[in-house]
Amino acid sequence: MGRASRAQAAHNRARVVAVASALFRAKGTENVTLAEVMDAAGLTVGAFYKQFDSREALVDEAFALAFDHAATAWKEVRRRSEAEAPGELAALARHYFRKRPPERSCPLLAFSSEACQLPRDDEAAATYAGGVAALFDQFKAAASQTAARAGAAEPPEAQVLAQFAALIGAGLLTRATGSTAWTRRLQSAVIDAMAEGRHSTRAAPAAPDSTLARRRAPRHSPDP
Amino acid sequence: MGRASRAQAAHNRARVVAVASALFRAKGTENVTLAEVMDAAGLTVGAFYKQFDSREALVDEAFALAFDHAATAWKEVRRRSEAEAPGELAALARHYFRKRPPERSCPLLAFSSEACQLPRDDEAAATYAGGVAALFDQFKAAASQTAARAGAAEPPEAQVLAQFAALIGAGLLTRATGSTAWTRRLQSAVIDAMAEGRHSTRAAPAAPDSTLARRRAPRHSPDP
DNA sequence: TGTACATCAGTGAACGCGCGTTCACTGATGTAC
DNA sequence: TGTACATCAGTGAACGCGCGTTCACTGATGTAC
Repeated sequence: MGRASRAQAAHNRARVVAVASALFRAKGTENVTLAEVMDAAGLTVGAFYKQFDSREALVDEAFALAFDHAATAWKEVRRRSEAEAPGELAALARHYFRKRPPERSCPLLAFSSEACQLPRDDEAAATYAGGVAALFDQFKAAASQTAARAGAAEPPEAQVLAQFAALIGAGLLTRATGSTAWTRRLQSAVIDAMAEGRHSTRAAPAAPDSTLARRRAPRHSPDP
Repeated sequence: MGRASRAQAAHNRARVVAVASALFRAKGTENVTLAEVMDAAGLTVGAFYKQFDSREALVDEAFALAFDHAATAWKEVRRRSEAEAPGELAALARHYFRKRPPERSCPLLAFSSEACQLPRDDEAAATYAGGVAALFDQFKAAASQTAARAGAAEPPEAQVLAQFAALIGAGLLTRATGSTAWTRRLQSAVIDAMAEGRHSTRAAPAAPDSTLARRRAPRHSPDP
């Protein structure tokens, strides 16, 4: 086959990262071999080490790309739901729970195990933490925007944090136990909690379970 | 060494499961070898297949034991905090966030990745789902008890579900990103949300962040 | 613009290591008489 | 209770396979003149 042009090589490298990122999200980092990645990218294993120092380096880049994609998707959801009732936050939660192909599952969840057994000073660990922070920033902005639209004051940080934790927790539980009647109720509960904006200074009524979420988001499985 | 007595063999088998359960919780199922387990149990690898059909079978039993231990610990926390203010639920959350040795980390989190890539009809997957259900039952009972003590009506299921999701989510985020100022605020926010019982029919005031949690639970890392 | 040569992206096979599993063997335990 | 034999928990080495990594080789690309 001979040498590839510089442009071609750069293109190939990017494809390897993209393919790896998708495979890692879908099957978990540890369940994907380099041969599998290179095969999916249309290359042979030997070529890998011409572009990357080690498997570890690829994991780091794949993490970064996956979080970028997820954050971009969240941004897009926010943009599309700007004018929607009951607000961006509930829209984000509905998006998060929407069923999607495994290769687009939430990187925060897909990589969490890997992240927590990484040495503290590992690059990939920092990339993961940065990715989580970026997603939370999106979430927080959506919460602010939702409150503003409702004419309420900026939501207290504690409320936003608890809502974010609930979103991620429900995603994890759905992912780990599979979609059931219970996980659907779990998701509806989390979506409702977003829609309520319970701490809003305008004394949001402690409404009984809205049926909104149940109508709109009967889907499952976490995502970006 | 020769043959061990039936009682000794049963004892050995139980020790293998216990040791495996602890190691799996601490390091993740996939990062522990059979040799490591048998070594820790004071036996050699060859003996393993006299007691278990396969590694998979051990994983299933280890899951069950870990969830049993966790559920028992939750029960104990509930018993000890029965008379406490602001209630069992917040006590459970404080317990959940308390720093502990890795071999006692929350099985729901420690095994979540493994669980979600298991075939749907796998025994271990069912054991995992059962374990999650058992922990949620404990949580729900604590929520009921907390409401009853406060003279409030039975909390709506949606509230309990969202609180449980928040607990697990905060645990996951702490585990995956390591303890930071952000994760401590996250935990405090979740604990406060428990203490508030925001949906209680007695119109709980939408209090500003209580400082209670911040005083009492400045620890980290999830657990049983 | 052409020519000669060095570079290096990609190939495909081989290496080395770790891990789950198997197996022949040992000798105390359990059982039948 | 004692004796003879079958059972089988535990041993330690070997097997087989998969995977990350290395390496000699190829030939188009890029560069120097």
